[in-house]
Amino acid sequence: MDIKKTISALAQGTDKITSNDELEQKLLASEKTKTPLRVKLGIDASGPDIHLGFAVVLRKLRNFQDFGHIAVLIIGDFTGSIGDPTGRSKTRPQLTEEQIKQNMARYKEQVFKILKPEFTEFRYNSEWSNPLTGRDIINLASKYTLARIIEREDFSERLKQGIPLHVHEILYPLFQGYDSVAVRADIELGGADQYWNLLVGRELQREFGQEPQVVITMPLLEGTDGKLKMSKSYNNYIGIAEPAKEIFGKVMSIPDEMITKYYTLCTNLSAEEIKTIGREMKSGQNPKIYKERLGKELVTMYYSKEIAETTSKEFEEVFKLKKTPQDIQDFKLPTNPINIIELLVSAKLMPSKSEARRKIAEGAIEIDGEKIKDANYSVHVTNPKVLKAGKRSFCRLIPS
RNA sequence: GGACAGGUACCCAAGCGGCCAACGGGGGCAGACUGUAAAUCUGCUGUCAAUUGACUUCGGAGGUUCGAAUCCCCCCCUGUCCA
Repeated sequence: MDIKKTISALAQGTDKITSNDELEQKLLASEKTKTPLRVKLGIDASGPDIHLGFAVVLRKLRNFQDFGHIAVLIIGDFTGSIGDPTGRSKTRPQLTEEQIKQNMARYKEQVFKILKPEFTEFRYNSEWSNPLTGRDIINLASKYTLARIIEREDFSERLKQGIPLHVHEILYPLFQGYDSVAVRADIELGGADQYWNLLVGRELQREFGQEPQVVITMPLLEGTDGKLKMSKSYNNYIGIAEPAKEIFGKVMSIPDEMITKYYTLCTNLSAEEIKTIGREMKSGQNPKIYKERLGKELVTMYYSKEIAETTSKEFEEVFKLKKTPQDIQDFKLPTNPINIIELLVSAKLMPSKSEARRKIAEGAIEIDGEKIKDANYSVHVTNPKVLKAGKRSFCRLIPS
């Protein structure tokens, strides 16, 4: 096997690699000893959904699997109870065991949309972290200095601004780094914002007499707002297990400037193809058509080509031709008249009656395409009608 | 342990006895315009009842007062400085 080629394939699209030389040596050694490399990736168990941003890293991990290496997924059930402080100006809520367990069940099936199960190892870091004694933790903590921990921008920022920084938070990087020791990681992958955390693993491995892991980070993907990194907590994410039309719809709502970045990080299109797309948009092509294609690519990846086609078609119809989507929620109601406000709330299209009133006043409510402007409007259905609230909430009223 | 400064709605941040459901900004939602893009303009953004109203909300629990987010007491939390 041509090592140079392998490296360039593995390095493609990465943000940083601590050392190309070390990577090369590890790959060579692996080949020689016929031992696959152990590629670690930490999973944040705070939410059950994998989104496109995290998929960027997973896809790279898959890349390693394709070369025969082992993905070691670390479920941070222990560190999750600390809450990753990275990039946070606030202490994260701590997760309960129960929450983590629930999240993980859904997590696995999503992970295998990208990874190969037979090359994947799942590990919970509570396995080795829970048994640590007070003495062990002191020992671990003695391997690192406070100065090094708070040199991180997010920590020093918080200190500077007088925002609380708890002791357990500064322990986080240590435990995360210790995971690398525990699983004897050769390589650790992560998002660009994890770079610092991952380096701690290197240091600790050295301290514990292991060969330090090579750290590889992937660029961060901005969410649908185009500003903040894609994240569950910013609610700007596109989950890979979301319904196809959600994926497609959300893709359509990303800012134009993000289009090529999404292609680069989330699809398998070649650099050449992506360049062409960029060029064509610059020369005046409507970016919308490339967004549509992007949406289709993604739905194809996570569902199928057929679903991608129908999803895209329906999108056109609903939003361009203003038709009603196919699979909307039915709401059964008696044939006797019901007040529009009551209806909106009980059909769960509006969270409260006050909100429903406001939206009526704003002209956001329609029945069969007709705007309802009167809060006292009485709905009387004898045959199915479509109730619409705002741009994208529909339900079909069924008399019963 | 002490001194000082703080804790206001999703976030930031005014208010410091009645005109406060609480200025302003951000975010969000809706409408117009569009390509569910951006930009822009407009409106809304506690709940219930509705042309005036009621209730819940300003860290928590009490108190003073006709009346408190605003004053007093106790408690909890955060930061800074001192020990």
